[in-house]
Amino acid sequence: MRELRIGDLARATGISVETVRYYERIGLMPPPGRTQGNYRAYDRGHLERLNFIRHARSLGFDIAEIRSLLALAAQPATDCAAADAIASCHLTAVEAKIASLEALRAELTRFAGQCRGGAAADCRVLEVLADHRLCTGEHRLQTPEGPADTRRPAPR
Amino acid sequence: MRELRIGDLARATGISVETVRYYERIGLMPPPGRTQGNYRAYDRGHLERLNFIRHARSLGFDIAEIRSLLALAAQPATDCAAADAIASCHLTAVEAKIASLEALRAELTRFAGQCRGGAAADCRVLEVLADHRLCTGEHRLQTPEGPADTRRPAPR
DNA sequence: TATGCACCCTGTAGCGGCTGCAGGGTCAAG
DNA sequence: CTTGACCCTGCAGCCGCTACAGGGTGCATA
Repeated sequence: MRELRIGDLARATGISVETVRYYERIGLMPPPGRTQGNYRAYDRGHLERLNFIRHARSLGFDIAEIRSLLALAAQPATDCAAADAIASCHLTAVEAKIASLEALRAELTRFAGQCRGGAAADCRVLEVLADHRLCTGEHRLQTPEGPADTRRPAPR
Repeated sequence: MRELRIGDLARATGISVETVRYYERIGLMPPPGRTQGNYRAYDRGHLERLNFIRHARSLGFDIAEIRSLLALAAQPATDCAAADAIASCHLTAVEAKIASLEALRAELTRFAGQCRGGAAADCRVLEVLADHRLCTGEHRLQTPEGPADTRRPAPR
């Protein structure tokens, strides 16, 4: 079996069929050939490209970054610095996000789980939310950006 | 000046006018009264509610959670445990997210910034992305969920 | 009174990165 | 010749906004 149906590709990479089609629609995957019955027919090159994409997504790179990385990979002669810059920049963003989440965590641990079973009227959680001055840190920031791989437990 | 226009409310809370209207549309903020000229007219109660929402958002609670928290706050007699459960659950989610981002960071530090200026053909970054076996850890997981406050540097 | 300007209104479309579904076609096995 | 697994297209929805377009209101100044 030389040619792969979209389902084969999906199973081989762990990316859902719908997502593969989505990647094609947005031009991240090239349109494959078609069988007589109009089924998509993928080859080894497609499989490798999709694995690359999956790996990059699982590392949190967004689609635009992946597009650039793929373009660089396609031109083996060009300078590698651009790829490294994308990765380094992404690393910095990840670190910033960790920092802002840690600020959230610090603030949340200060009042979550402090409930002694009273009435909502003197609930610590609601009290803090109603009055920002009860917060010490500066839980702010955070970009949505975020995603990565495997948001669903198992694509199956 | 007893009544607040939507712009006053926005300035007072740091939430944009569009977002205030959005919150009304989705039923998170109650529809305020209107002036003769059909302008929204807010009072102190609205201001407090919006501050509550803003604070909760900045701590990363999603709209559904905030809805529940607001409902609990509106009934001072009910049990506080539900509010605490929401906060604790959210804290757990934040911790999980930190953990997954730390896994990403570990993997990224392993190859980002390793570029010695060669050609893309033997670029460490592209090489790793093309072959998942070059990864040690299990950078997976991560939920998109994410957001929080102040994604824009400054709204104004 | 006219003009300008800041502010407000409604409605709708778009972002990213998918996910899910309706309504149909294809293909091999039994 | 039917069943069932797979495939196709197209479109709507998710979250939490954001950003218009195209118009109305309200107040100060000329």
